[in-house]
Amino acid sequence: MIAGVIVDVPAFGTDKTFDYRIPEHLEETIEVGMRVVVPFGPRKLTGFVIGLKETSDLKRLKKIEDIVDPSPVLNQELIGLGKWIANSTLCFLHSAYQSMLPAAMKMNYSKRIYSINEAIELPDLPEQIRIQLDSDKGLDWAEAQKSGKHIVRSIQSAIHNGNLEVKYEIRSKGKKKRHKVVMVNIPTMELNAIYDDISRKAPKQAEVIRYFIGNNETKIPTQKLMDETESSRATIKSLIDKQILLETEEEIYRDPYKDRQFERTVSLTLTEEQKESIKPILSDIENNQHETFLIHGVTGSGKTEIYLQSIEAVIQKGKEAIMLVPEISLTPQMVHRFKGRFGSEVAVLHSGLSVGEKYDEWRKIQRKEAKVVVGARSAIFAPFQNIGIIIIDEEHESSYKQEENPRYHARDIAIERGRFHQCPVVLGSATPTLESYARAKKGVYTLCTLHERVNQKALPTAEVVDMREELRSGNRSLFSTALFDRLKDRVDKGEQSVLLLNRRGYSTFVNCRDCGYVAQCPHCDISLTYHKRSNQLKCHYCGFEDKQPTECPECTSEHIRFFGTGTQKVEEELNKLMPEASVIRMDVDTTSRKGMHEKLLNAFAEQKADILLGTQMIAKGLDFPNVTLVGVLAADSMLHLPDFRSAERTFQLLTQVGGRAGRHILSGEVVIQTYTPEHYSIQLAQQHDFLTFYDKEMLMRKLHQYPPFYFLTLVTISHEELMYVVDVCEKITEVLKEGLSEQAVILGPVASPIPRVKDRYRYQCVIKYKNEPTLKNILNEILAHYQKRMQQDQLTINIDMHPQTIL
DNA sequence: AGCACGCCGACT
DNA sequence: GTCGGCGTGCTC
Repeated sequence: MIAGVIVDVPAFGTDKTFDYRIPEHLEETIEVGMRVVVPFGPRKLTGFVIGLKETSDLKRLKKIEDIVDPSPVLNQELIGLGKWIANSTLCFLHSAYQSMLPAAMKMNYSKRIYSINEAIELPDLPEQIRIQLDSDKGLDWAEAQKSGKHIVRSIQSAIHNGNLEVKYEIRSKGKKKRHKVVMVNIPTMELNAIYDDISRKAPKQAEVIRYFIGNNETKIPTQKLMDETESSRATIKSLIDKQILLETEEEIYRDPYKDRQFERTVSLTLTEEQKESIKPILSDIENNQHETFLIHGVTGSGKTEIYLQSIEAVIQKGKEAIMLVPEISLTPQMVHRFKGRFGSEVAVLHSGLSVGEKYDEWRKIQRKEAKVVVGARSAIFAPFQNIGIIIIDEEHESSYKQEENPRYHARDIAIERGRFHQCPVVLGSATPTLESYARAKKGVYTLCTLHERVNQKALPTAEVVDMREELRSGNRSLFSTALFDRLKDRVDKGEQSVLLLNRRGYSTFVNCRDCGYVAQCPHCDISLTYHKRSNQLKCHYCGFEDKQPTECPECTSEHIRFFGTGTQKVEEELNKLMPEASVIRMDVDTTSRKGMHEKLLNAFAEQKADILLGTQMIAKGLDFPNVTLVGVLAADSMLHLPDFRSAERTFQLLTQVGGRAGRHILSGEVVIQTYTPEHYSIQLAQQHDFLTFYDKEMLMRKLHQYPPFYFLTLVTISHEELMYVVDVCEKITEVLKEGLSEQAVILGPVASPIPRVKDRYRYQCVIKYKNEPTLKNILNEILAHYQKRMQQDQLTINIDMHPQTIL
């Protein structure tokens, strides 16, 4: 038998199947979807078996060396899906497959050098190197290259002469967690006899034996046995030595939710509206029919209950369910609802888990120990065999698009998988993307609308405050009178508030009053942000940090001022103006440590603070009963970005954040501070009027030829040399203009909105089109043409077939 | 991506 | 003449 293998070399020349002969002893073992170790040129690599066949076009085939996994990691569906992803996003096949698996399954390769015979003299090599060569671990080749050319050369010639040996080693990044278990190694009837025999000479050991007599289990984790019988390692060991007990290793799962209890919940009674919406979904589940639904429901309209009951129907049919959420670590509440309803059948996959934990959750799915997966974007690749429903909550969230290769959108994958499994795909949002809503209106998706909130409460009234007016009336603070008074009122009443500001740090730029100098990142074309806690200037793009200068580096003036407001400054202001209020600040700076997210959110949920202040990470899915005020400090922060989606994003953020207040018994208020109160996205968010916003924004998109009227493709070129980038970008634009039809609109070459990041200049070219069947071919030719320069000159060409943003 | 092969300039 | 630089092409 011959296996078609996709090898782990994501590069142009190797982006195809390589045929290998399956050796006899593996003939029965190797299956499609497994990873195998193969010789590739002089080295050793892993690859995915994506097909089996009897014959090959090539005569001389190498043999598969070994298997990596005991069972396939990809099923036929996922193998096909990978091809589809590679083709539709222009990525390498191997990258597509790798991205379907947890990070722990990435392979690490190393080349190691060993002495063949310690007696061989290698006088050119220093003592230390020779010791390493003689050791069991050998000498790491990558490490060796750091120790100088002469040494590298001597080693190479020694290899040539056969005095040193090269081994290619492959390791998995993550390991399965194991623990030791002991079991009784003799017939249980004999235990009593043994007990009698040793009880006097070895009372401790007898104690252990008695444990097995008293309990029916014959297998127990060693640690647990030691705890239960208060025995030591030595005691157990002597029993093992006597072959009364047998110790083996067993794989275990790391369970991130191990210590938590989830109260079982039952289905709630649905409202008439919910019933109407769920009916066609249930009918599709029943009839194994694929259809994409868009549930447009205001916040609090009970979308989650629809998801839960649909999943319940799926499980009852013996099928599996995938539920995507934007970023679940932000919503422990969602995990609770799912674990509460479905118990241990739920696997959870999100970025808050460690690599190992994600690996374990993934294996739980693969071994069919989970029926439901709740997770972020990559959970869309859950290795289920029999999917009954795929749900994407908050479908407008930008995190569903992967911003690195393969640049897929989870929504597209969901629909592709839904079609394969003939099951419904449900998209839900209070503020759907224009693309999805347009498709729903056209009948491509089935639209379900939920107008009412389950608790019948009206959506909180939003007040838009014109900050220009505030300024005119002499209020120069960050807070409008309206917001400040309400904040104070909530603090006095013991109710909670949420404040949103989409900028972290203290001030957004640092400026010299005398000469106009603005502190800029030396590596990026962006001004540095002042962080007060560390008294540092930071670049939010490359991480560059610098001491805050006490005098202007240009003119030595001491009149250095801070402009723009970040979350740190707001926190400081709050402490000054309202010392009695306690504030929790949540942004990248306070949540970068693992578990901090949840910690801060829990603290706020337990009402340990009056005010939760944060960047947009606080806008998603939070649900605190005691929050009665939501303030948006700078609603226009996103509005004026040069991106076609900025109005949509603003509308979504304001609507989402507004829905956070007054979800429970208390009713809520929303205050939106802005310098452009007349803008439609702010006005319509205030009125919770998605439909008017949709109509208005659709007109704008049509006028400016953006999605959903046109498709978009973004080509970004970057390199350290500006002229090189411009040159390549010009040529690419040229080729595109030549190859595409008259209808295609090609914008560029232009500098990217941030023209330089990490010392690399960025130029881009945007293609707007309706129907260009040759586009992918042309782009592939472009990539092929620049392939050499991309690996040699550190030129990068990024192609995003459907960019969510062109920033 | 690695790695070998092969072609050209600088040196023993 | 050989060593060592790097450009070119292949890997089942």
